[in-house]
Amino acid sequence: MRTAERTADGEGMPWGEVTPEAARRLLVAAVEAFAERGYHATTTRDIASRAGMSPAALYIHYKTKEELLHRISRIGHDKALKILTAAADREGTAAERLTDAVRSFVGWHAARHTTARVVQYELDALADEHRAEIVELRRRSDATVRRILQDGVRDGEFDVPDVPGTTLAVLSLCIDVARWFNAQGRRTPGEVGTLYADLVLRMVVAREGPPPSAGSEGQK
Amino acid sequence: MRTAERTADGEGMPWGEVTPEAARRLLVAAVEAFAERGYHATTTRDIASRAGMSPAALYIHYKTKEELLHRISRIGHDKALKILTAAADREGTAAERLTDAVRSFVGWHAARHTTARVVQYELDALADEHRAEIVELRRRSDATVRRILQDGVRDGEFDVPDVPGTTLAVLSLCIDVARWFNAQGRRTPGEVGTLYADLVLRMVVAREGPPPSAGSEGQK
DNA sequence: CCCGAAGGTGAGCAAGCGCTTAGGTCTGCG
DNA sequence: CGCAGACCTAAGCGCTTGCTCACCTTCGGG
Repeated sequence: MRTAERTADGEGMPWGEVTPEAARRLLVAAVEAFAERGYHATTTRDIASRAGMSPAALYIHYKTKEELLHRISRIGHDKALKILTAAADREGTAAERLTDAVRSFVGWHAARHTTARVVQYELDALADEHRAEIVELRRRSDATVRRILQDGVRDGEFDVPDVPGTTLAVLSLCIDVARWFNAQGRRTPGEVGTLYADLVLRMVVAREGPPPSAGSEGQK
Repeated sequence: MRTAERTADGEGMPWGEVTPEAARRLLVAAVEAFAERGYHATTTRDIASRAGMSPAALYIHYKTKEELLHRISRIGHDKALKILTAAADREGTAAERLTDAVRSFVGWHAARHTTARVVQYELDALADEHRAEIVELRRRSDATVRRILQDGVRDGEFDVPDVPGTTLAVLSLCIDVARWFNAQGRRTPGEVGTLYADLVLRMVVAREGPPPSAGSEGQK
C-alpha cells in the first residue's frame, strides 16, 4: 500500500506532491501567511513559527523566500490549468463545456481561496524568470477558454462579437472570486460556481435557438 | 481668476484637491510606486526620490507612510462612488442607468488603472480604523449597483434570480479591470467600458421584451 | 559501537527599513 | 534690515529583515 504515492499529484490531499513532510508544513504555513498579509509583509520568521520551527529551518528546504512563492504559484497554476482543460476537452456542446469550466474553476477559487489569493495576486513578487514561466501557464488558460468560446460561435450556440475581450472578462470574473470569497459567508463554493456559470452563459449565448448546423452570419 | 479652486474637487486635474503642491507631488509619486511594486515593497525613500525630494521631506506633509495610502484610498473611493451614484441617479430605464454605470466605472478603472490598482488592492495595508472607513464607502457602492438591479427587476426589464450575488459579480468584474488593464494594450478605456457594459447587460436582461407595466411571471 | 548523512537549532550579521532631529535656506512683512 | 515661519536636507537612530553558520540530535547500516 502506498497511500502517499496515491496522492502524489495533489489529487487527494491539496499539497500532497510536496514531498518532505517538513517542507510541506512550511509551504502550507507560507500560503496562509501570504494570503493573510501579502508576500512582502510576511517574514520568514512568521512562516517558520507557523510551521512550528525555528527561522533557520526554512532554508534547509528552500533557498529563498521567493522560491517558496514560486513553488506555490507553480503548483496552483498547474491545478487551475488542469481544471480548465478538463472541462474544455470533455464531450458536449460549447455551452455545457463552458458551464463546466466556469463552475469548477470558480469552485476551486472559492473553496481554496487562500491558495488562489496567493497564486493570482502575488505574481509581481516573483523573480523575472519565474514570473515568465507562470505567465506562460496563464496564456494557456486564456487559450483554453477562448477555444470554448470560438467553438460556440462556430456552432451558432454563442453570439460573441469580441472573443478575446470576452475571454479576458470571463477569466477576470472567475479569478476575482479569490479576492472577495469568505468562508464564513452565506454562499458555499458550489453555489458561487453555479451562480457564476449561469451569469457567464448569459454573457455569450445567442438570443435565438441554437441550431447545430447553421452557417449564417446573422447581423445581430 | 482662481484656476486652482476650479479643480479643487479633482474634476479637472486628477489630484487637484491635494493642496500644497509638494504634498501632491509626493502623493502622485506614492501612487506610482504603490501601483508598481505594492505598498509593502515600496520604501519611503523611493517615494521621496520619485518626487525629487529627500527622504525626510515626506514627513513634513504626512505623518506616516500609511497616511499616504489612506489619503489615496479615500480620494479614489470617493471618486468611484461618485461615478456610480451619478449613473444610478440619472433619469432613464434601469438598463440605461446600468449601462452608464458600468461604462463610466470601468472607464475610470482602465484610464486611471494606476490609481485604481492601489485603491482596490491595497486595502489590507490600511490601519484598522482607516480600513473601516473605506469599507463603508464600498458598502455604499454595492448598495448603489444593487438598487439599479432591483429597479430593473421591479420594472420587468431584468431577470436576476440572485440580486446580491449578481451585484457582487458585476462590481468584481469592473474592479478587476484595474489589475489587468495595460495602457500599451490594444484597447482604449472607452472600448473596454463599452464591451463591459454590453456583457453586464446581457447578464441581467430578461429574455422577453421589456414591458414597462406587465405584472406577469411568464417563464418563456 | 561507531559513523556519516539528514534535519534541526541559537545566535547573529549586514543591509535596509520607517521615522526623527538638528540645522540650513528661502520668502513675505513690519 | 531683522526675523518668524514654512519648507527642506544631512545624518543617523533603533529596529527588523532575509539569510548564514557553527553546532547539536537522531538514526539506519557496516
